[in-house]
Amino acid sequence: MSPEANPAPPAATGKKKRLSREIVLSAALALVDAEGLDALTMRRLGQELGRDPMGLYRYAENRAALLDGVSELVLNELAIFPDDPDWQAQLRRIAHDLRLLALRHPNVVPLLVTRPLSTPLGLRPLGTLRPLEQILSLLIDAGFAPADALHVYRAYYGFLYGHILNELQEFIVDPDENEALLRLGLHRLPPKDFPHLRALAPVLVDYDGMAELDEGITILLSGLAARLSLPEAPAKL
Amino acid sequence: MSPEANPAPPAATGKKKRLSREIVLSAALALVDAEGLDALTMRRLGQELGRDPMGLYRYAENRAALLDGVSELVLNELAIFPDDPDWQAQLRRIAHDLRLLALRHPNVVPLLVTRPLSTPLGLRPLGTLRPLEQILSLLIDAGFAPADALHVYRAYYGFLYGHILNELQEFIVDPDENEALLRLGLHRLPPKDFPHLRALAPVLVDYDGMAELDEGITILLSGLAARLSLPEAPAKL
DNA sequence: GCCTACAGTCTACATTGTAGACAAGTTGCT
DNA sequence: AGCAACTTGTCTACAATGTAGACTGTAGGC
Repeated sequence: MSPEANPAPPAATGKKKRLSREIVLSAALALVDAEGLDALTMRRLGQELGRDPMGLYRYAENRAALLDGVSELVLNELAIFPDDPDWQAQLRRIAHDLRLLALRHPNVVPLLVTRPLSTPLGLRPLGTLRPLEQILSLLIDAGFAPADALHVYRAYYGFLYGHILNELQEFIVDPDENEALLRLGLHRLPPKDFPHLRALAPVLVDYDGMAELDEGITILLSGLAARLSLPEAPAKL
Repeated sequence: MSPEANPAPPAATGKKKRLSREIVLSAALALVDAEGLDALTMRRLGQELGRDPMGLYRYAENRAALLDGVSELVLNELAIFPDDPDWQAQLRRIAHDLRLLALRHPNVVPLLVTRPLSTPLGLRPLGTLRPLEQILSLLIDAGFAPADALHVYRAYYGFLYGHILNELQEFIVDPDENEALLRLGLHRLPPKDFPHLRALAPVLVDYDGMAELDEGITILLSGLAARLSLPEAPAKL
């Protein structure tokens, strides 16, 4: 066989279409979803697109920017309706949506969480700031003073991200080995030092993340509503 | 000068003491604190210790293990008294301590947050699981049913980590340029799309993370205590 | 003394991100 | 159409990284 046998052995959408930022980012996301963050190298992504790796630099300044792009792409999947008059219901729905999003793209969560730590707020990709702006809008429209809206947002988003991290930590990718692996792992712990953790093994196994998130949100929202002079929302405390 | 001029030009604690895991990890932590995660390469750390980089592999199986070690080291700075009868006060104190810890080691926070995502619970470094076990112990001793203790822990730790991430995101390392940089960043945002965010600039600048954390904890703890049949703790709802 | 184990070093290599020169292809103008 | 300006894609090259494997000390036990 000639050295030029197959120009794009693995996946290549069309034959040789023009590239675009969206195409590149989508491919990157697909790769991360399928094989994890480490698999996302310039060469690998190039190969996945049937293109020279260097070409990618036309669509992302460097690898970090590419990661930001993936973050942005994922966050764009999140729908927010800033005009919903029932802010509590809306926040609750968003929370569940974001949770599902995270479960759908678990490998991207580290990006969502860490990339903002390396970039001052104002310089983040715009798509990343959209949820913040829209939720502020939602709250302000609902009658909160802007500063209070910010407080609510922070408590809410903080809790939400915390929950997602928590849940993903106990999330084992391979559902068959789930219980076995978990117990096996726990079994390794010295019983002297970790009695409670070991005893909780059965409870740990059937973690209902959705219910737990919902409870937390309920507590938080009613608590927030009580502490701040809330608008016409139907608070049942 | 000969090619063997100075064997350890930069920092070298003693002359040439025997290495140990603690020494290596401490140096690694110092390096991360000083220059960020990316600066922690095997060669650089070796140089910092005046040793050949390969020697480090005697004390950490690979780079990932080294990162885990740093996480563990930092978490060990956190003091927990699982015998305190006032669980609410204890949780509140721990929250503030952890927050300060995070502010002291901001570059380590990504590790604290992401490393557990790559390791099934049972296989984490033991030092990392200690807080979990001890808080469970605290709650169970205080009278919670074990399963409820787990719920409380999850809500609590979730919120706590979420808050820390939130706060660090708005934390600008250089305090002089803080306001300027922040506003500058925000100024870049298209006013059409981000009116609320831009308007909140002044509020964003003086973020009182400590107060905000405390309020959140208050809401969460009293909420949790109300929802679960709590023990003799003094709940003031 | 010698022998075994382990600490530390050296050399070497595959893999990564990315700069810079170039080629090929596309678009707009006249 | 024909040329020019620009955009896309490719190639070559290099410095930096993690780490395997062989080697060299050095310390302690007989």
